[in-house]
Amino acid sequence: MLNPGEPKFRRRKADRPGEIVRAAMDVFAEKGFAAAKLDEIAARAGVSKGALYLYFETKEDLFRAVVGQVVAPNIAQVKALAAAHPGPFSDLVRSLVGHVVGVVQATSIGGVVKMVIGEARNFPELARVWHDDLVSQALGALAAAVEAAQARGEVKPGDPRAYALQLISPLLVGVIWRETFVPIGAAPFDLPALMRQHLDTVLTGMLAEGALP
Amino acid sequence: MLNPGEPKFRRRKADRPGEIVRAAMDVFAEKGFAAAKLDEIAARAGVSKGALYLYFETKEDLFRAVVGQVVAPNIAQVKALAAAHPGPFSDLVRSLVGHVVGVVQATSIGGVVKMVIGEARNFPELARVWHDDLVSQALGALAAAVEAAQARGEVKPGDPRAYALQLISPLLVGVIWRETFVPIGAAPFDLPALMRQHLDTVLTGMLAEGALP
Amino acid sequence: MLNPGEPKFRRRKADRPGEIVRAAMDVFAEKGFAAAKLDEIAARAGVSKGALYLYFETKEDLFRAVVGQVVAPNIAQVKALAAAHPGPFSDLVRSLVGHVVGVVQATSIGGVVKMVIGEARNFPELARVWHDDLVSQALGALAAAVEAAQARGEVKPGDPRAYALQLISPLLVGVIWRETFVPIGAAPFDLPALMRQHLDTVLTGMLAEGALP
Amino acid sequence: MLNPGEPKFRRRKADRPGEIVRAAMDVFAEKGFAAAKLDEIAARAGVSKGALYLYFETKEDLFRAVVGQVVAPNIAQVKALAAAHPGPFSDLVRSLVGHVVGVVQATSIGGVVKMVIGEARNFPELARVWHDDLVSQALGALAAAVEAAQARGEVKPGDPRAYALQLISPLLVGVIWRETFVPIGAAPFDLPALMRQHLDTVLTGMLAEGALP
DNA sequence: AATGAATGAGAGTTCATTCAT
DNA sequence: GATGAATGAACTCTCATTCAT
Repeated sequence: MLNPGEPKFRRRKADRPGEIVRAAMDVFAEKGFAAAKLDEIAARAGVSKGALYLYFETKEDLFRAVVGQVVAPNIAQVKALAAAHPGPFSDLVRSLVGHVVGVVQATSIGGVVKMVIGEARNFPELARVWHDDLVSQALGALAAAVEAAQARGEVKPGDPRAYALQLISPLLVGVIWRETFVPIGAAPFDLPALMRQHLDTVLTGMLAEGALP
Repeated sequence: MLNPGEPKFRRRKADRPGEIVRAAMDVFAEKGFAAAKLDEIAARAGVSKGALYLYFETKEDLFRAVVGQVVAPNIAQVKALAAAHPGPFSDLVRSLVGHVVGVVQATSIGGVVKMVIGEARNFPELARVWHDDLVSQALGALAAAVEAAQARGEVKPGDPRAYALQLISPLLVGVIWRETFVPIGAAPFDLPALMRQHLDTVLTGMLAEGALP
Repeated sequence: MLNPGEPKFRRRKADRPGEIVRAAMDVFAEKGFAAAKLDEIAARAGVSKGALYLYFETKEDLFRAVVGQVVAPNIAQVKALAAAHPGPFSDLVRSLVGHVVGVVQATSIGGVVKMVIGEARNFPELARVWHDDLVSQALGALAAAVEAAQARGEVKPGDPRAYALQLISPLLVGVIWRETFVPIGAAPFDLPALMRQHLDTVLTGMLAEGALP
Repeated sequence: MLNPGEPKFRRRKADRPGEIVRAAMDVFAEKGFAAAKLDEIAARAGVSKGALYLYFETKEDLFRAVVGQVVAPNIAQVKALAAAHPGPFSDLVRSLVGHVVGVVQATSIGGVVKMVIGEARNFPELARVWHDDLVSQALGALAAAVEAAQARGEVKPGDPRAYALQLISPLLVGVIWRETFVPIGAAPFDLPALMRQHLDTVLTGMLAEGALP
């Protein structure tokens, strides 16, 4: 039974901010902060320009929300990762890298990475959030795992932080390649295949004699 | 500080465009294209805003000149590199990577890399120049060297283009780290040391049994 | 005078473009295209400078709209005129010229005429619209009427297009005089009287012996 | 014998201002005051932009010089005309109009007329010079001749100033037509033929019975 | 809550004018 | 006298932000 005063369909109010952030992420990732127009974000979110200001104070605020949106859900996973595996080092690395490859493939985190790189100097506090909550944590956890493996004699001597960077670099470069050169027609890299070959190669180089598979 | 007797005009046509491009490179690298103000570029170049237009038609034009300025001198070197070494693969790679590390340390190419990544979608023709003249050439030359070494039995089977990316990725990530996180206080990577360790590791993984050093 | 309680925004979308075009016509007619400032047009229209861009893409666009605004309503009348009178030639001419005098007196078409003359070389497409849709049509219709009257033996031999120009020239010159010299204090011409005397004179000269009134 | 220090060819200093004014007249006539660039005027005059300022204080000054240049030589002729002919009215008018047609055909006065019309509101003092020294004089002289002829019974009653305007209007309109519509492809008027037909027509209408030729 | 017309500060660009050479 | 590189004020245009509805 339809009461006359009742609205025929109700917008899910609770979801508005989420829809806006999603739309903003797309536009920011595509254009960068400055070249992104609020008009376009509003249009893609299916709301009016004025509505953005019901949920976000300024454009910068919205930008921060976009970055936060990406950082937040991954913090937990990085934390979990820090309480690491007791098994062999190469298993840990493979599972961890595999997980990151999955995230990179499934989400639009790649575009946000590009944004953070491009706007780090204009939004230092965002670079800080990104670094402190995500990058540094992940890199630190990986470096700690390397160090532990070195202590067990599983991995050759060497700077653990550098080893950690070596392990994930091709993935990051592959993502940047995708964001930068694939749109102009360059051949993409098959990220899972790339990382499989990379881990085969680099783990062979890292592992001590006795630990080789 | 303005001394009263100081001349208002300077009149140094020959050097002006170079000074302006240098100033613009600094500002663009720091702020990105859109957030860079012509006022600031002019001020840093020590000229008036109007003077920019004596040498460059538009802001975009100046931006292109900045990118071109970095691409141009490196094209020749990439070409030379393509006509490569007959010696052992690892020697070639070490010398080549060493050279690139030198360029990265000595020039402000890092900031330009960041710009190109950030503005690739807004200036596809710049992404194309950068890719076609520089990145693709260098990666292709390296991949060809890998392939030749594989044919000689020096390097294990595997995708040569992926190998090429693996070899230089940490350097690129190190540069991006420097541009992104060092300004907010993160510890930088020692690029030469990083790449020394990386090549030791990754070459061990790449070289076939008989070719190991 | 700004009363404190007065609203800052007015929100009258329906009427805005019309108000703006009217204000623009005044300013363009007074100053010419280049010397007309958007600030002044906006002020006279009672809107902000930015509001102009809600309705017109560029200053040139607004200029075209002003010219179009004047051309459009007169096209129909010129068309009607082409399907002319069957009566005696002098009656046709008197009624027609009388009508044009009325339009010139009642509207600000005079200022727009001045604009079109002044900017024809910079906006050839406007000169073309003005010529094709208005001037050439009107002159052609008048010339056709002359030719028909000549065929009936009512008007002496002679170039019909030239006769048409002779008939309306003093009106145009009178309008230009009003726009050019009256503002500096010159005595205006009484256009209706001028044209009455002119038609008396020139029709006497044009009509064949038997057709004289 | 050539002394070493002597210049091989000497610029005619005395002519510089004249060359500049001629070039300026072309550009102003083509573009109007505001759209005319000093760069272009200097280039057409074959001098540097700075050189303009050796002879003229400002752009407006140069504009005034251009108008003056056209007004000056014609003032004398108008004066001569004022001390008029004793012969029959129609002879006077034919010779006078014939002279003006000659001037209009031989000089670029047409473009200047257009300029004066277009810029009269921005440069009232120029409109005044043009009016007081040229237009008003010529029209007054012609009106005086009409009045004298009326006193002699040669010309019908009627407003002499209006008669004067009627006599020359088609010439002015023909010139404006040439400047406005011929550049976009409209057919020009043959001014001498137009004025011949016009005088035949209008004099027939003006002259009293007994004075008809 | 939601809209979108309106604002106005600030950007890129032009060009008459200046002045060291 | 002559140059033309350099200036800077003034312009058109953009867009994040506001607020009457």
